[in-house]
Amino acid sequence: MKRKITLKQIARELDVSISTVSKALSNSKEISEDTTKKIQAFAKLYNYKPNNIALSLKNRKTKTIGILIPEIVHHFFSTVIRGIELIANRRGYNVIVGLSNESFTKEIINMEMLANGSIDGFILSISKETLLKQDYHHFNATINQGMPIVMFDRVVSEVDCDKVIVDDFNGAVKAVKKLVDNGCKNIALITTMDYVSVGRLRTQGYLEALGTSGIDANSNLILKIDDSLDVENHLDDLENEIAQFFKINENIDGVFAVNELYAVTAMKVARKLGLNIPNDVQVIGFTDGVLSKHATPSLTTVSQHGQKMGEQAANLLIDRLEAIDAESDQYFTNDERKSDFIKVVIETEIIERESTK
Amino acid sequence: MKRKITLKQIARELDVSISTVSKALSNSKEISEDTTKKIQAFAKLYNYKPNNIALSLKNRKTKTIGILIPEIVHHFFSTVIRGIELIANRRGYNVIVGLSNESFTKEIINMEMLANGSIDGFILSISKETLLKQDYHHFNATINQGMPIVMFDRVVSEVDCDKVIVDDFNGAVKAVKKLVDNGCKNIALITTMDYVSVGRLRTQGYLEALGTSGIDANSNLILKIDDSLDVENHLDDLENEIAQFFKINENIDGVFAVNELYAVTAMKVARKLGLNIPNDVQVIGFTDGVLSKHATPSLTTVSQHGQKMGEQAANLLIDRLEAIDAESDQYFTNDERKSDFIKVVIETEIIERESTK
DNA sequence: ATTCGCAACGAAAACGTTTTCGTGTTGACA
DNA sequence: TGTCAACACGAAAACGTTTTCGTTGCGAAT
Repeated sequence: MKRKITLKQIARELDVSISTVSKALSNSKEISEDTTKKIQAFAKLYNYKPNNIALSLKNRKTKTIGILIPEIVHHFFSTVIRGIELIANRRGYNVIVGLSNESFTKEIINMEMLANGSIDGFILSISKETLLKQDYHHFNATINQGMPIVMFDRVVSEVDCDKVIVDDFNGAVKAVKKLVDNGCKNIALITTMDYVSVGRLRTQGYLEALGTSGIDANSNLILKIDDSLDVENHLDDLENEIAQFFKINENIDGVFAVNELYAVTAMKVARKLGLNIPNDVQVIGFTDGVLSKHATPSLTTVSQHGQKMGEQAANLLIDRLEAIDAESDQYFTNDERKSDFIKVVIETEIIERESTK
Repeated sequence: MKRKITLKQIARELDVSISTVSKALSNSKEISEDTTKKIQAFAKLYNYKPNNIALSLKNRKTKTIGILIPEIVHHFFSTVIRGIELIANRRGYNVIVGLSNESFTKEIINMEMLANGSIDGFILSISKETLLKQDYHHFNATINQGMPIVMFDRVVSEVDCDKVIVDDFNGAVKAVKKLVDNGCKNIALITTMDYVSVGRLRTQGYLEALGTSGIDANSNLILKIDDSLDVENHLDDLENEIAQFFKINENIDGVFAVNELYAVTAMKVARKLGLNIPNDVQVIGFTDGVLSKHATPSLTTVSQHGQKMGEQAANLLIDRLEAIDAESDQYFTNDERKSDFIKVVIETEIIERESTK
């Protein structure tokens, strides 16, 4: 077991100074061709690779970006990570992930753990608990320390930073319009509580689409699921709730659900009630994941393009990091530096499958 | 925007030496109570936190572990990550993830990128291409450099390291036995090509279970899917292949599939052919993911307990890292240090749902 | 009066780089 | 012969810590 070799060891072995070795390896023309070749050969032989930590310390940047998300066993979030990793790697960055598990405290702990030099910037999506508390001081604090943040999907106007969001509102509008165009008269909405902004926006899109289609919104047709409890492990509760909903509203001929789990469950319930999909009731869900693709019938969805979101977020962050780099040469007053933050909106797309006509 | 404060700045501000500040902050009794209090107050006021990179350089360990997996948009792998992150965080470690995307080259690039000081050890699962090439020199190389590796799920005997695997063989045996016990006479196997060890082991389990049940294996009932092509984006190919399979073998009354996608697709195909599940044909899949839980009918599966695998892997790695730490005090010859590597086997569990009687 | 011990602090090395700024040795040229 | 530039290299600082080993001053003991 031979540990990694360092400049110092090469220098000692070849009887030159550390600086000579360093320069030779970077092909500096300060060093003669002879010694350069000798050193490079030796370095290659012993498989020398510069130590990242030492470089990070010297350059005061780590070339790694921190991802902080609520949950990783989740199709959308993992897609985003894939996008981030793709771009990050391509541009020479590493990715370190922290999971908030939807908890305010874990979010803070994780941020502090990473903000102390481990990373150059954050890409994050806010936890539910944080959204509920509306306490965003930790975000602003780390931004004030000079660490850039890019938020995606679950964002908040109280924090000034770059953002990548999906057009929840228009996505919902498109979906509901499609149901209307397909002949649905009584379109139900299955959504979450309002504090998660994406749920709220999708609900607004639903209402908007009904309005412009000349259909009166009927509050009986809106089902708000309390997702503060762990839905995944209380599937039958969810099923029962939706079943009740269907029994009370027998006239439902279209369903728009704000996520695919609700949509798939709605399909399941409807079929148990003897309804045919898509003939008796058509269903569209938000979030295009594995479930939608492989359900029977397969589910028409509003795709969020998670990977694209991740790619955009990564590009935004790295662009900003490199801008800061370039900036540090010049002199800027605080006002000049106060850049305008970018908000990228990813367009949604309807993916038609078997659950609609 | 105020950058993070350093020991040096505190020292200058309070007109003491750097060492005094460092000692005061760690409550050394070398420093008088007065100065200690003064320094700690100042540090708290300016929210001093030691710089992780500097600490890493000094201590020659980063307190972060590298995860290298083939794919992240994958229920099983993300579950494992969740387990790793849970333990890592609890034990004071961060996790940095690299994706090989099933590519040999990306696997190597990623390893080299991380092995140069960024992490203390690896947790990884081998890419398909690497398994196909059977070239494992990069694993052995990093182990030889003193960096411990823990492999999970897709492991290989050619590399000497700790391993966490699921009992693929017995899991398959259990599943097929259950089908036999439930009255199935003609049990089909839908599997992958042999080079992925887990697929091979599950196939062996299938054969074993048939053998001990006194049923002759019929090679017509074994369907090997070529998953070197991107199955997710060629779903209809998969469907057609399985449909042909069913048409040729009309007597199939049970299906064991080595992953949930194959299982769910088999169910879909069977139903299109007018077969009832579970009355006409019963289905069990390996890998318990979202699909299994939410399919209609829901799928009976062999659960791999991904999160538990992640937790075990993390504990194994951190245990070893801390052992190395303690070791470094004493003197060991190479022979003495050659420790025995641990192989943890995670027991599978059959989760019964609607696709079996 | 000298020695001793202790309390309180500082200097410096070390971790592994890169980079700036010397410095000594050539050879050419006036 | 003396000057100067070019060449080839080394010393040292810096990044931010921790830790070892001084060093100082002072009261007590001999």
